[in-house]
Amino acid sequence: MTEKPLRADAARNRARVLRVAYETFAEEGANVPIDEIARRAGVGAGTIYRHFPTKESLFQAIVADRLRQVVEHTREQAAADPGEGLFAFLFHLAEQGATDLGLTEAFAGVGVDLATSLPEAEREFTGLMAGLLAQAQRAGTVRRDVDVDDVRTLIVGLQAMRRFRGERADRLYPVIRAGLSPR
Amino acid sequence: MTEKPLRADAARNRARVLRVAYETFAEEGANVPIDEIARRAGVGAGTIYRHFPTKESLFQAIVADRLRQVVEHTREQAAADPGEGLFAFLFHLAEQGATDLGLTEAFAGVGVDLATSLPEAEREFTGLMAGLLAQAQRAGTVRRDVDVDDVRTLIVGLQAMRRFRGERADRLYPVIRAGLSPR
DNA sequence: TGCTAAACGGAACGACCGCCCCGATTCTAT
DNA sequence: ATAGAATCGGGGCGGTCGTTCCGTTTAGCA
Repeated sequence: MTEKPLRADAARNRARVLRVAYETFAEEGANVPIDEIARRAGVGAGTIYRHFPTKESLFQAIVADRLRQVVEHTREQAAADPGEGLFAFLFHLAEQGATDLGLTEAFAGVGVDLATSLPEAEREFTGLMAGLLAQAQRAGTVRRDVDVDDVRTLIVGLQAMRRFRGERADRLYPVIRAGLSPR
Repeated sequence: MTEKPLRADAARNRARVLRVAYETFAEEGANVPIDEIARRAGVGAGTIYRHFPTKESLFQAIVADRLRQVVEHTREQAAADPGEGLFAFLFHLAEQGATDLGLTEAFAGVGVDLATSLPEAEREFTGLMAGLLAQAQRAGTVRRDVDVDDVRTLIVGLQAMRRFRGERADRLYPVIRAGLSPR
């Protein structure tokens, strides 16, 4: 249970690798060579592999952290305006995807399968979506025949729009909003 | 200008490669090894490279043909019901993406950049969309503040939903339809 | 049937990448 | 200060993939 404390240089390098991997995955996506991250962090590839057994595990660590941030940010917002919570969440996620290729790919299943590799994060995320959806439906801003699974699908679509079409995707937010409103 | 006629075996192999590449890209996407196509076609990799200078040029040839089919299919449908033309086009494209990974990737920019490598096909496609959109707006089934560029963005989103979420994407068609309707 | 140029196919090359190995280096407790 | 252990880093292995090369085969013609 208790992790044995790392030596000072090891702890420093681990933190450094995490920070650099964070930026690099965001810029380049899950497919950057591990050597590129090592180069940017000023360490050897071997050092990365001492802290993370595989490239995928490093990517997972980053994605898990990113998801945690999104969940936290959304929880704060959602309390303010129940009817807007789901929309704020959807569009925030799309914006995040714009500057974080790794996050977008994670949702699309590139580099990780969230459901099997990060089940807790996955469950928390699904719970959040279900809450926001129910809340919005209760407030009357979202039609009743939409379910959590549909929200996931929408996220994939929105992220793709953002990723491949950049800011042009913003113009579709009103369309999505209108489409989700009760008829 | 006039192509010198191919030897019988060369013509046979060229046709065979095209047919197999068509199926293989559809199933596996732009990233299948050329060796896999060669194996399925029962030829050597060298034979493929005698007919197509690069893997990308082969992929382009397939995609161009695929686009031509979609345009033709849409032109036939669009005359029938002006108001429905754009919706039929959008959802047809999404369905195509379901069974043709190569086509989906082409729209997302994987394997080819349509605008620069197939400019004529690109132009024809854009013209088709513009026509369908104007027609739908005239018929009053699509809101006026949507433009051709928005339609492109929507296509990217729909294809992504189809690709990563399978038939679950169908459930969002009504949402998109409602979102596009005039308020 | 024999000849030649065209076409074939698959081995081989080079570039890339994830991951591991191991000699060199650095930390820390004494 | 020093010994010994923990850590470092980069060269190298094994595998993949796009592309080329070249010895062999075959179509087409006289």
